[in-house]
Amino acid sequence: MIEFRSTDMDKKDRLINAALDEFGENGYKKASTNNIVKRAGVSKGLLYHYFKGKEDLYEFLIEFCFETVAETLKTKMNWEITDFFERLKVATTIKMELTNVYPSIYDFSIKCMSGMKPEEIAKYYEKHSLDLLAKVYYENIDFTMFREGIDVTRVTKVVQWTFEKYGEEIRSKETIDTDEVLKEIDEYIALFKQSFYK
Amino acid sequence: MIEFRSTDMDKKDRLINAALDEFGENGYKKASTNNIVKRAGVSKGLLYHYFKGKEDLYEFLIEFCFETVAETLKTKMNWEITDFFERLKVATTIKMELTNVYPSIYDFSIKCMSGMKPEEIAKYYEKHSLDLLAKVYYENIDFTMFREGIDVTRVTKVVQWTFEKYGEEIRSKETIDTDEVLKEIDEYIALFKQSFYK
DNA sequence: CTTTAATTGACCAAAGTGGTCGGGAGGTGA
DNA sequence: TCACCTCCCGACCACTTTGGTCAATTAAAG
Repeated sequence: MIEFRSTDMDKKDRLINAALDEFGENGYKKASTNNIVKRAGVSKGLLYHYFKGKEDLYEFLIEFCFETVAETLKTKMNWEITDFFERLKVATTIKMELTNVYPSIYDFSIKCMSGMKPEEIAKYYEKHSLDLLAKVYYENIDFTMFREGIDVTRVTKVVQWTFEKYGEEIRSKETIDTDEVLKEIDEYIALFKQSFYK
Repeated sequence: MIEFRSTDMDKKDRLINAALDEFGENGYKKASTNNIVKRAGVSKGLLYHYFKGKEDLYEFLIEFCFETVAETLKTKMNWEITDFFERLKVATTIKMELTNVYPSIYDFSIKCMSGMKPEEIAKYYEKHSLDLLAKVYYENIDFTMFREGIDVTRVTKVVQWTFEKYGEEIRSKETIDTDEVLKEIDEYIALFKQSFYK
């Protein structure tokens, strides 16, 4: 588990968030350490005090992301829920909460994983037992609720994509009204149940 | 209408495609003219022969994209179709064909529009009468086909997002089997009709 | 034969790169 | 008190990359 002693909290955390931003926007190569420290509002020296260098920082962030996501999912997911859409709702909520703390954690993860070889990704997934992430969509789900003859695989994709796109839409805004978002999610779920369930 | 005299075709077109790639990946500021000419396999001087500079090239590309999209949509869209999903199918097909000629035109458009002020985007939309783009989803569509009590606005979003995400998935692959894609689109449409229509 | 367009790559000043370093501030234990 | 440690700063460095220029060559056009 990655820990912060209370004293490092602010500056080191600002550094992490700034790095997440910068790498998330530009990828490893085009990201600038000068820009990271500028964003974080700390000196150049501090970055090299906490990390060995650009690469070390980047690797720390990868580890940090996988661990943070795995940890939050593990502690907050409710595996009792058998309704497909309710399950997705809590998954989306968890994402939202995480994004509140580390706004760029998903952009970073996507960007950095798109530059990885599949076997490398698999390695990280295994290390942090992130097979959970896939299990969200089928483990212990009651699929008998769906209409006969419906293509559940494609439904899963459609629903997943919807929440991803909706998430993007939300994250692109400057202020987020959590209640509003929750209500909107419920509306989409209602639509899905009405359409895909018996 | 943007025209290429047959003689410019190859080198200038390579330059355009390379610039579309580079700007699409990196945005205006981080895109490198050196990299553009390298990608295009063309000398530095040629870029500055055809364009006044980086900014001029970028502005040309914006104009070029809007115009190309508007033009293809205008000539290829079939406004007789009243079925919502069939309409979307031809829209998606048109996109695919465009992507065959200018592989990065959408990445570029998204990246460049995300850096624009809304009023600026509106200006370009008006200039090239791209209100068509929205009209695809409602002009002359037979909405009586939908089930009673269904939230058509949200359905529209879900469907739109699905095709966008599916499009992303396809574009990220190295080889594209057009027939396969068309079949897949039909499968999604079948699912949508089954779920959202009476 | 002259003019014009297409094309090249070496070159340039300026900006930006990742990384180092000497030192200051402030706390802790001996 | 002194020594030691962690946190923290920003000037500085060698090096690369940047957007852009320019004189020169080739090829087509009139």
